[in-house]
Amino acid sequence: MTDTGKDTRQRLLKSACLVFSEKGYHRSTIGAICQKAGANVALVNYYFGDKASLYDAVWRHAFEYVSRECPLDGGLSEEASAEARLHAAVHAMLRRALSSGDTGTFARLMVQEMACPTLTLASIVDEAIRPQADHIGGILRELLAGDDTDPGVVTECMLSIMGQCLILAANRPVRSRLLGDRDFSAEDADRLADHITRFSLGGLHVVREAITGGRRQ
Amino acid sequence: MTDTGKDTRQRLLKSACLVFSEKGYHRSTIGAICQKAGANVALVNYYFGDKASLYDAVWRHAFEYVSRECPLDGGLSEEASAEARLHAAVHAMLRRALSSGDTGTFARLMVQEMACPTLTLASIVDEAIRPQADHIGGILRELLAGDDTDPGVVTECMLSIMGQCLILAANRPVRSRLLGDRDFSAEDADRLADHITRFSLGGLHVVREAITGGRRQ
Amino acid sequence: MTDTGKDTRQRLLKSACLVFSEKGYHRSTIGAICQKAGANVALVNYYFGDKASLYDAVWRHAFEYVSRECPLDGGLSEEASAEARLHAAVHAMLRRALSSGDTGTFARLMVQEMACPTLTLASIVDEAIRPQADHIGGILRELLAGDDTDPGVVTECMLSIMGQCLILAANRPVRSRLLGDRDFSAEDADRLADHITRFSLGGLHVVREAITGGRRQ
Amino acid sequence: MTDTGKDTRQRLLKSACLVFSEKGYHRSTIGAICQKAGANVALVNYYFGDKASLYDAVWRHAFEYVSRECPLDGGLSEEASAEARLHAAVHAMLRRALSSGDTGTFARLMVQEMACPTLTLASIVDEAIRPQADHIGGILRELLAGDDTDPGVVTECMLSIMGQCLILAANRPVRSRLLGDRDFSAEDADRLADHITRFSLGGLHVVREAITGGRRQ
DNA sequence: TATGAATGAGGTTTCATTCAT
DNA sequence: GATGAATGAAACCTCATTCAT
Repeated sequence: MTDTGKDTRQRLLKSACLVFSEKGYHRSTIGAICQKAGANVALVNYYFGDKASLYDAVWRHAFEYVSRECPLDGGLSEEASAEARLHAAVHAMLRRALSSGDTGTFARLMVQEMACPTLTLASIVDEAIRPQADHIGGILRELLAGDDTDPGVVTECMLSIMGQCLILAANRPVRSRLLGDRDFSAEDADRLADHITRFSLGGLHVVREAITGGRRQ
Repeated sequence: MTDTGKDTRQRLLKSACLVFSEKGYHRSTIGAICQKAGANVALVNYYFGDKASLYDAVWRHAFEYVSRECPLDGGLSEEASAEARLHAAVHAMLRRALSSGDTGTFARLMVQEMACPTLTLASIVDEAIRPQADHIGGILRELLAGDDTDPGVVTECMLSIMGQCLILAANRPVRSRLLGDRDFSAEDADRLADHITRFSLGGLHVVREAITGGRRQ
Repeated sequence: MTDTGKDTRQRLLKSACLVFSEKGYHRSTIGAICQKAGANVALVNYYFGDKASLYDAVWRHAFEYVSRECPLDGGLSEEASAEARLHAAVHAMLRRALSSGDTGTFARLMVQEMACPTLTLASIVDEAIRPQADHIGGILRELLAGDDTDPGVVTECMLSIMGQCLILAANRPVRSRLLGDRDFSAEDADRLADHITRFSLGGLHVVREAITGGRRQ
Repeated sequence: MTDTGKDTRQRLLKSACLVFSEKGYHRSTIGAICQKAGANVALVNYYFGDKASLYDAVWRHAFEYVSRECPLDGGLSEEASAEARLHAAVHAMLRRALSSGDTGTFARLMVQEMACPTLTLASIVDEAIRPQADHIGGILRELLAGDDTDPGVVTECMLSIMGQCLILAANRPVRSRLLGDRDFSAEDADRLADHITRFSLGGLHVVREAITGGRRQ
C-alpha cells in the first residue's frame, strides 16, 4: 500500500509529459493533466510544488528517457566510421521526432521551447541540448577537416543537419495539412534517416572541398 | 491629418505583430498588445472584432508584407538557372527567419503555429505555406530528374532545405543560449544563404546520382 | 434636406420598437437598434438622450399608435350593448397581442414589463394600462350588477378576461413550441375573439347569478 | 457536519432561484447571485459549470419542488369529478403564481421565459409545461364533449384557463401598481381559485352548449 | 446633423494555488 | 497521501456613453 504514493506521482508525470509536449507549457492546465491522470488537482502541488516545477520534472524525465532509449550514438562504439555514427545520430533524432509516446516527448518539448521559451529554457539548453549538439559537432569535424575545422563551419553544418531532423518534430496538424497523404510517421524513420544522411554527406562533401580546396591554393 | 483613427488601427496591428510573433497566440494578451500600442483594450474589439480576428489580420499583414518585400523568387526571372533560383529562395527564407522587424514576423508566426496550432492554421497553410513549398518543389524537380521525379523524393528534399532555414527562425533566446557568440543575426543572411545553398546542392547531387544511376543500370 | 433629421429619428424609433418589444429592455443593445436603422450609435444619444429615454419614447409611440389604430371601443358608440362592447374590447386586445408589426409592439412591451419591470413601469401603468383596465371594468359592471357591483368582483373578472388575451402575447417561440401546428397568428384574431367573448359571457353569467342570487336570498 | 461543500451549493442554488425568477436570465448576474449566497464568483463555475447550466439546475429544482409540493392533481384521485379536479388544478396554479418563496419560483421563471426565451426553453416546454397543459386538457375533454372534442376547442379553453392563472404570476410591481390595495397575495389563492373555477365552468358550459347544440341540430 | 473614435465599467469564465480535513 | 472546497487574479468580451470634428 505504500506504492500508491509513488504510483500517483508517476501517473501525474506521465500525464504531464503528454499534455505539455502536445500543447506547450502555457496552454496546458493543471486541471487537464490531473484529469488525464485521474488525480486530484491539489496533488500536483503536493508532489511537485507548482506548475513550473512539474514542467522541470517532465523535462528531466523526458531527457533521461530519451538518452537511455534512443541515444544519439545508437549503441555504436567510438571506433565506428564517422559516416555510420552520423547515420546513427540522424536515425535517433528522427525516431525522437516522429514517435508519439514517451520517446517523442523530448523532441516535442524542444519544439515548444523553440517557439515559446520558458524560464526553464537556460538549464534545458545547457544540460540537454548542447551535449547533443557537441556530439554531432564531433562527428562533423571528422567528416570535414579534422580538429582544424573552422568552428563556424561546424556550427553551420550542424544546424543544417539538426534543422532537417527538427522540422519533422513540428506538430502533426501542420505537417498533415501541408503534406496530406505523404505525411510521415514513425515507420518512415528508417527511410528518412537514409535520405537525410545521404543528403548531408553530399552536402558535407562539397563543403569540405571548398575548405581544403581553398586551403591548398 | 489627425493621428486618430487609421493610425490607431495601424499601431494596434503593428503591436500585435510583435507580440503574437514573439509569444504565440495563447500567451499573448490583448492587454499587452494594447498597452504597447498605447490604446484602450476595447479598441481591439472595435477595430478587429476579437482576438482571433486580430490574429487573422496579423497573418494577412505579415504574409502580404513578406511576399512583397522578400519574395522567394528574389526578383529573378523564370529563365534564371535553377541553382540561382534556389539560392534566391534560400536567401529570402533566411532574411525572413533572421530579421527582427516586420520582415521577420511571418517566419516567427510560422514557428509558433508549428508548436501550437490555432484554428487559423488550416487557411494559413493553404494560402501562405503551400504556395511557397510548391515554389521550392518546382526548382527541385529541375535539379533532380525533371517532371518525372518521384514526388516523395521532391518532398524529402524540400523538407531538407526548408528545415535548414526554419531552424534559424526559432526564437532568439534558444539560439543565443546554445550558440553564444556565434549566434546569427540578419547580417549573416548572405553568408548562411551561401552555405545552405552549397550544402543543399551537394546533397541534391548525390540524391540525383542515386536516382538516375539506379535507373540507368 | 431638413427632412433627414426627422427621418433618422423616426427610423431609430421604429427600429427601437421592434428590438425592444422582441427582446425587452435589457437584452436590447443600442448597437443593434442603430444597425437595424442604418444609423450611427451616437445618434440615439443625440436624439433621445440615453437608452432609457429612448425606451420611454418607444412606449409613448406604441401607446399612441395602438390607441389610434386599435382602440378598445372598436369604434362602437357608448350606446352599443355591453356584450358588443366586450366583444370589441376583446377583439382589439387580441389584434394587439397577435400582430407582429407596429400594432403588436404595445402588447409585447407589456409582456416584457410584466416579466422585467423597468423604471418606466410606474408611468406606463398609470398612463396606458389603467385606463384600459377601467374601460373593461365599466363594461363588466354593466354585465354584472351595475354600479353596485363589488369592486373586488369586477377586478377578478377583469383579470379573467385580460389574462385570456395577454397569454396570447407571450413570445411566439414559447407558444409555437407548446402548441406546434395549432399555434395562432393574426388571422385567428376573429375566431379567438368569438371564443373568448363567448367563454367570458358564460363565466360572467354564472358570477352574476351567484351575486344576485345571494343578494335576493 | 461542516457547513461547507453541499451547503454552499445549496445556498447558491437557492440564491439563483430568487435572482433568476425575479430578474430573468439576462438581467441576473453571477456576481449578484454569489453575493446573496455569500460565495465567491468562481464557485458557480466550480459547482455548476457556467451560468447557463446553473439556470438549468434552477429550472430542474423549481420543477421538482413544485411538482412535489404543489401538484396539479392536488392529491385527488382520478375518480374525483372533473369539476373537482379542475378546481384542484386551478388552485395549484394559483398557489404557484402567488407564492413568494420556493413554491413561486416555477411560475415566475415561466413568465420570464414567456418574455425572454433562453436556449433552455425547448426542454422546459417539453419536460415541464406540456405535461401540465395535457393534464388540464384531459379534464377539459371530460367537461366538454369527451374524447370526440375538437382539439382546437380544447386548446382554446385550456388557454382561457391558464391565462387567467398566469396573469397573476406577473411580477408583483406591475400588479401592485395597477391594483393598489386590491392586489393579491398568497392568502387570496383560495378565493381566487373559487372565482376562476366558477368563471371557467360557466364559460365551458356555454362552449359545450355551442358544440353539442350545433351537433344535435 | 452626423460620424468614427475612444473609454471605462461590468460581466463571464478560466486557472493556479491554498487550506482544512 | 489524498480530497473537495474555496479564493483571487487575470483574461476576454460587450456595451452605453462621450467627444472632437
